[in-house]
Amino acid sequence: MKKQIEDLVYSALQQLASQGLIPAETLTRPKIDRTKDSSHGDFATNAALVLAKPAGRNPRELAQALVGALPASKLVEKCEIAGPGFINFTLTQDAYHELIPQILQQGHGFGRSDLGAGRKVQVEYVSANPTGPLHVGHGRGAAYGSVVADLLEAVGYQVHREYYVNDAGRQMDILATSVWLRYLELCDATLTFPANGYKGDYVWDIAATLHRDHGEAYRHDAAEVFDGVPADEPAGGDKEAHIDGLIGQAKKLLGDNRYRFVFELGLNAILDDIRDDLSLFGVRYDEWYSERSLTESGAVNRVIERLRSGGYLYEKEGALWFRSTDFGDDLDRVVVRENGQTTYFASDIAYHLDKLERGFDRVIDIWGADHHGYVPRVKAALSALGNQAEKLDVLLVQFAILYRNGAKVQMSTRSGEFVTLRELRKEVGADAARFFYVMRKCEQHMDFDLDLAKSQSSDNPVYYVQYAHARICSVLQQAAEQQIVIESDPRAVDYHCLNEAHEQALMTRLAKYPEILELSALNEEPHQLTHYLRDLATDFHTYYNAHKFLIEDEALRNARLQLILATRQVLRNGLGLLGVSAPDKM
RNA sequence: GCGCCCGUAGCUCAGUUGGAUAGAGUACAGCCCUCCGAAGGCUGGGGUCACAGGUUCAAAUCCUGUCGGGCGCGCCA
Repeated sequence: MKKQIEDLVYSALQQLASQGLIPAETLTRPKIDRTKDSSHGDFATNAALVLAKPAGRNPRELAQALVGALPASKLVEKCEIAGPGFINFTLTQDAYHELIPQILQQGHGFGRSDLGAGRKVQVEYVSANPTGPLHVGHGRGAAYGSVVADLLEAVGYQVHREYYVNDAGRQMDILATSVWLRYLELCDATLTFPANGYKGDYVWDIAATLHRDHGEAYRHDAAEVFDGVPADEPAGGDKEAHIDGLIGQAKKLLGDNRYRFVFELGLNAILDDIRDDLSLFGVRYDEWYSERSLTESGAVNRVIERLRSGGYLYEKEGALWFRSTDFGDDLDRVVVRENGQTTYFASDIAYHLDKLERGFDRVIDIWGADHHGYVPRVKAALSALGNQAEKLDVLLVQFAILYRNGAKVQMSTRSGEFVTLRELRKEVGADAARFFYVMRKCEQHMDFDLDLAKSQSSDNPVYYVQYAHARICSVLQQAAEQQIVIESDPRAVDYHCLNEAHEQALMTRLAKYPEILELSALNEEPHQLTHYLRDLATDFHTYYNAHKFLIEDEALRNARLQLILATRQVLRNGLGLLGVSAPDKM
């Protein structure tokens, strides 16, 4: 509907421009807004106000000319000039009455569009290190990323969902070493677990699997393992040097094959857990992309060569640096360490280059806000490699701060004190958790009250929306029990009897759905959709309390039932995009 | 110190990209089931849009500065 009004105004503007009333160079698509106040009609444009200055005319006078130039339309009941020069449009009843059968015929497709025209967009989200189970912080990125992907698909983009698996690097070595040390403890060794090791119970579980399946095949004496390793921090040493020493011992004593086996065991156990967890959270991927594969295929070395031959690298203090400051970063960044190993950043350059070479028109990374300082260096690298940095958008999701008993919950993966996503899901359900996570825009810090979320009370807005859906289903169930036949062809129903203010409000809300979908998809703002669904549910609940649907008057009954059927369809469509179920009964 | 995000009702948050009288939920007070599900509806109070300037027909929204909160500033990932 909005688009049609926009077309009308644009055509009027073109006419004014051809008459010389407004300068031709100011001719653009007009801005059309929904009105806040129904006394202002359905839509309004500020075109006359904006153009008054360049045209050198009084805004109301210009508005008058604009209204005069509007083509006739059966959509528009009337248009009025108001206030300083707004033009308000009131739609005809017929415009709304056509909407109901339109919704019911399009069904699942109602609200969807082809704005994206099949352009390829990649969305990468979560990508948490496989060093432990996902925690509630990752949950926000998971819910947000998957909904953004679904929304983009709904408006016509071809979406590729991807998880970048950080299966290389020091953190993974720390995990493998942690597993091995726990295994040694299961072999009755007495040792002091490193301060910097992973201490969660899941490490014990993986160690237990190793011990159960392979007995003492990986056993070495603790004294031998800790021989020559620098002291740990609690013992007055350096925890980083201590853990690095232990990693070195693990590699040396186990040898390549056995070390690799422990490493893979840990990685796969955790990755399987993450996959399973996300899948149960309704989060799916088209691809799990391995960081290690970039090293093994030589892609990392190739990208370093490209940067070197472009003259973007230099040596300093034994390391190889990328001149990211040439592209707006604060500092230059190391790509090859003094010890000859490439950095995580080097892999990430190769990874992002690969994304662009795979032919995506747009690449969206969804990161935790704590990584924001990382954005300029990745963009810098892409600029150095060929000016495609603008295809990359990094969306930063702010932290969800957890509260329990009114106090902040401290989280640390290392100490093992964290609430897992799995735990959250089990306690509040995937529906409530997902809805809750995307209810706020991503750049907003979020207070996540665990007690409230766990309470399963009606305070959680997801129940309110789901209840509207269940209530409609219940009405239809009642109709069936009363042997009431519902007209099966929505086009055969006359909607002119829908004269109540509540009915008009509901129809207006339904008409807005495609606009909301477009807005939330193009701006990556799922919260617009959650707010809309709440409003739609309110409109329905209000209507339900004010009027009966299963009434004697057959014509009115049929019209009302079609209206609530259309409402149910839009509730389903919206909840579906959020990955939240629409239950028939609760 | 520098950079990014945030500051709107007691609390948690929206605010259609600069529009008309700043809105929801929650909490609090009162009312509504012989009636399709009360997990609901209706009514009410509650605001210096952090503060100070600036830009213009118009600012919660844009610019500058100040204050307050969060996060980041590794040859970790």
